[in-house]
Amino acid sequence: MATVKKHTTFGEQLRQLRETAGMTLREVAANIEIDPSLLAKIERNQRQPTKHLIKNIADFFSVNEKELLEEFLSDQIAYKILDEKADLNILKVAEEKVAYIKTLRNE
Amino acid sequence: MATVKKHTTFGEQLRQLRETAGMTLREVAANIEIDPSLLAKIERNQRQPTKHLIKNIADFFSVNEKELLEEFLSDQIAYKILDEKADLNILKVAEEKVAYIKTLRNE
DNA sequence: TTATCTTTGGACAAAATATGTCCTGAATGG
DNA sequence: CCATTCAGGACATATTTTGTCCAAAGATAA
Repeated sequence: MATVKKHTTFGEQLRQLRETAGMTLREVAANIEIDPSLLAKIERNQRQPTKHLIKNIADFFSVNEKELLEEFLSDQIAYKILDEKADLNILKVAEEKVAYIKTLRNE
Repeated sequence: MATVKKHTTFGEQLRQLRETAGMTLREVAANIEIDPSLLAKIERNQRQPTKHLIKNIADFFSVNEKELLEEFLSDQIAYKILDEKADLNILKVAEEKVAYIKTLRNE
């Protein structure tokens, strides 16, 4: 993510990319072909970008698409934990389940 | 979760609860007031239980509702990682984001 | 102040996703 | 054979999410 500081939300990183480029919402929105209002919402984490949109964003700002996708996924998980007021240890459990389900599928 | 072995899926744990009780899908489904087919799908992780259903299941089998909910949430995260073929390190990132977002909200 | 441009945010239609039921068929066990 | 359980497809319904439009608030400059 080059010049973007880590562990902020997807939306904040996107805003930072835009501000670093010195562009307005309208300008960026036009380039990635969405309504400026939608872009504003995504920057404030009020709407989630589709995968297609993430690709367009990555292309437009020349950042790695896979990394941007991972930023988005980790955001989703973080917000789920917060929404559900879940204990952080469920992440450890989830990790173990991933390993378990993988073994199930290789049978 | 008493007699249920850990780190299997929510569905498998549910099936185990039912089989330990020596009951059929139809019997349990009748008690928790859903279609047996839906219960079968939940046991095979083809449908996700609603929170209300999780409560009914917890009540019926006398297991801790909060723990059952956590089992369900960790399942959801595990399946998301698998579906997206995401790297496990996004869990670490998600954990840091949770902390970060919490600080944001206390301002 | 006025004019202009940017950003925020509500309302809502449209699209996408998920839930729950019905039904058919395979498998098992009297 | 008959009865019962479980698997799984199809599908209507319900719920959730997305994306747009529009109005208003906030900035900035003249």
